[in-house]
Amino acid sequence: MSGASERAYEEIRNRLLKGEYAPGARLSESDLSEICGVSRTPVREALRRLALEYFVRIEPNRGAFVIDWSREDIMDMFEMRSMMEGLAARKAAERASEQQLIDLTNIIEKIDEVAYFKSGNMMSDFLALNRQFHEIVFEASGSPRLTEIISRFVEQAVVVRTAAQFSPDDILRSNHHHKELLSAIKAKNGTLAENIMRVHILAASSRYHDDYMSAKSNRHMAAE
Amino acid sequence: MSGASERAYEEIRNRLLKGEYAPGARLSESDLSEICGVSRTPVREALRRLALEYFVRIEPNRGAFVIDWSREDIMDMFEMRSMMEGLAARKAAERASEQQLIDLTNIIEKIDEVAYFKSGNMMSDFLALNRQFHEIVFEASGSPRLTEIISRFVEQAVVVRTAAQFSPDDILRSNHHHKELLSAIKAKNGTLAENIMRVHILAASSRYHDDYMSAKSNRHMAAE
DNA sequence: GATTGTAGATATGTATACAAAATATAATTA
DNA sequence: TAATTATATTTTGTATACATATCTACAATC
Repeated sequence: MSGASERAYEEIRNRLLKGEYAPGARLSESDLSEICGVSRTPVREALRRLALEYFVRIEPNRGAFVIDWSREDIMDMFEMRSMMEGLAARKAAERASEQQLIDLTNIIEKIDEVAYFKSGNMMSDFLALNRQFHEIVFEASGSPRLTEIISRFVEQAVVVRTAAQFSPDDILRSNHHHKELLSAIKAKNGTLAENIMRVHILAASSRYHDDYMSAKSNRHMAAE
Repeated sequence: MSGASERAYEEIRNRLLKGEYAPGARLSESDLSEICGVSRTPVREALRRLALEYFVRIEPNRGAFVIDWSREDIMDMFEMRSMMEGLAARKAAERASEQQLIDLTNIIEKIDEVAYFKSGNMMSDFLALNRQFHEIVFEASGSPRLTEIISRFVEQAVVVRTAAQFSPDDILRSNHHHKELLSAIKAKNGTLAENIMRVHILAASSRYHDDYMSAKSNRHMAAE
C-alpha cells in the first residue's frame, strides 16, 4: 500500500474532495493511471480502498463511480458516528491515563487560542487539533481494535467532506463540549461522557443540516 | 470482483473460518494463488477485501497476517453491532411496510419450526433465517446506505466467527426477542424497538462470553 | 558471545500484455 | 424513422514478468 498505490490513493481522494468529479460519474482506470503517473494496478488498489471509505462505489465489470450522498444518508452517518464515538468516550472515562488527560487539556487550550486569534489558517488548525482531540479519546478507550474501527469510520467520505466551514463562534461552542467532556472523563462518569460526546457530534450534524437547508433555499431563490 | 477474485475471496475466507491458519500466521500470496488456482493479482484483491472485514491485517511490504481477536475486542464489536442494529430497528419501527411485517412474521414462524423439529441442519437453517430476519429489519429502516454499512459490519470476521453453537432453547429464546421486536415495530414504537434489538444482540454476546469463559476453564482443567 | 553488516533468497509491489466483458457505433430490418 | 442486431471499440479482469523491499543465514567485528 506504499509508493505508487499510496500516491494514487491520495491523488484520487484529493480530487474527489475538491468535487472535481460529479456524483455518479464514472472513473476510468486508464485515465486515473495517466493522471497519477502510475500503472493501472495501484490505481485499482486505490479505488478499492476508496470504495471501503464510501468515496466511490464499484460495480463488477463496470468500474468505479463517484458516490452520491443524500441528506438522509449524511444524517444517518452522523448518528452512527455519534454512537460510536460516544462508546469510545464512555470507555475513555473508565480508563484514561493521567498523561491523556493532560494532552486533552492542552489541545483544548490551543483550540481556544486558534479561535481567539483567528489566524489565516484557522480552519485547518482547528480541524487538525479537533482531530487530535478525538484521536486521544479513542486511544484512551483502551481498546486498539475499537480505536481502529472508529478511526476508519471517521475517515469515511461523508464525514470528511462535511467537516465544512466553522465560524470562530462555532469553534468556541465546539470546544465548550470538549471541556465538558474532559471534566466528565476526569470524574470517571462514563454515562455522562458518552452523552456529551453524542451531543457534540449531533450538534455538528445539526449545523450541517441547517447549512444544507439554507444552501438549498438560496439555490431556490437564485433560480427564480 | 467476479470470477477469479471472488473465488479466491471465498476460498481464503472459508479456510480462515475453519481456523486453518493460526492467529498471527503469515499468508503468502504465492501459496494462496496456488491453492485457489488463480494468479496473485486476484489473491491480492481478495486479501485487501478480507482486511476490510477484519479477517486479516496487511502490513506494507510485508504481507497479510491472520488477525487475532481478544475477548475485549469481541465484546466491543458486539456492543457496536448492538448500537447499529438498534438504530436500524428504531428506523424500521418508523417506516416498515406491511409486506415487511408479513415477511418478518413468516420468518419467526419458520424459526420456531426449525427449533421444534431439530432437523439435522438445524443450525444452518436457523442461521440463514436469522440472517434474513435481520436483513429485513435493515431494509425496513428505509435507508439503503445505512443498510449497506450495517450489513458490511455484520459481515466482519468477529461477528461471523462467533455465530457459534446454539441449542434449541437458545434459538427459542432468540426468537422470543424477534417476536417482541416485531410487536414493537408494529406499534411504531421506535425507542422500544431500538432497545429490544440491543438486548437481543447483547444477550448473544453474553452467551459468547459465558462460552468463552467455560472453554477457558475447561482447557485449564484439561491441562492439569 | 553478542552485535552488526552483508549476500543470497524470498516475498511483496508495480508494470505490461492479454482475455473477457461491456459499451458505443454502424448496419440492417420492420 | 424506430427498433434491433451485428460489429468495433473501449474498459475492466487476470496472468505474467520485472522491480523493489524484506527476511534469513552467515561472516566479520567489537
